[in-house]
Amino acid sequence: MTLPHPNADQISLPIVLAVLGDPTRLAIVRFLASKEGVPMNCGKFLDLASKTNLSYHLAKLREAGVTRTEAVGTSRLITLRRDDLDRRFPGLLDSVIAAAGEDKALPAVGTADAEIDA
Amino acid sequence: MTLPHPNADQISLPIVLAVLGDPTRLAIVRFLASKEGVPMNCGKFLDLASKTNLSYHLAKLREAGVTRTEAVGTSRLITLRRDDLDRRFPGLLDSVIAAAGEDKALPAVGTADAEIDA
DNA sequence: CCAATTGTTCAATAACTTTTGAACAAAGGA
DNA sequence: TCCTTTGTTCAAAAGTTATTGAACAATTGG
Repeated sequence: MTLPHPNADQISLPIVLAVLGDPTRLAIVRFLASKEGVPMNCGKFLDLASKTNLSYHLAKLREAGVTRTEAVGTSRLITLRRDDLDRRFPGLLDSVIAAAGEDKALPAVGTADAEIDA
Repeated sequence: MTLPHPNADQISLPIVLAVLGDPTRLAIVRFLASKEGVPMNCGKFLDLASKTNLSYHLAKLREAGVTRTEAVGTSRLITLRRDDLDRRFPGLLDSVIAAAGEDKALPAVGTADAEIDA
């Protein structure tokens, strides 16, 4: 049930930056930020990558301390660790998300029309 | 004389993040920021990596648009592209540098005693 | 119980990145 | 001119990360 997460003081700046330096993962974080508070399951990101590959990227985000993943039934509820990140690296997440928002070249979730809402 | 640099609007967020996600390069940027305005030559970073390896990392920083490198004689004068980065990604560089400043685990320039000044 | 849904693991491969040493080049001082 | 300083290039090796498909596991609804 409880997947391994670093605690706040173990979160490493270079690792966070490297993890955010991947366009797929940046798109995931951006989407999580846009729905802040609402936990997402992996399926929400299926237009970004294959199921297997998502599993890989979501594990990277979790292990870096960027996201928190809670297992609920067969689902995983994924949230941004904004509190911890803000405490550890003030302003970083906000500036990354703001910059990502401008970026037309970045992949995005739910770009393919049909926003059926969740 | 003029090495290839991206212009400001070509600077890509994921590439900048990935480039800053390397501890050696983060240490270089941190040092440049600490001496802002004073152009540094490659030799200043020799405690971070070998000459060859520095050449590689400094090229990555330049190609990503993080630094500007000017050839002067046999030296290269390296500066942070703070203006362009701030315009493109407001707050990002500052939060990265501030966070890097806290990080005891990061390599640093001039940690081995003998700050003979330059 | 069975089938569907949701996501993981594993091994393989592909693709990239980092590091190295040897050889080179350009500039400047003696 | 010759030597030193400063940095680059190149090819190779080492290491790391991303992507894939097949097989698996757990939960839930019928």
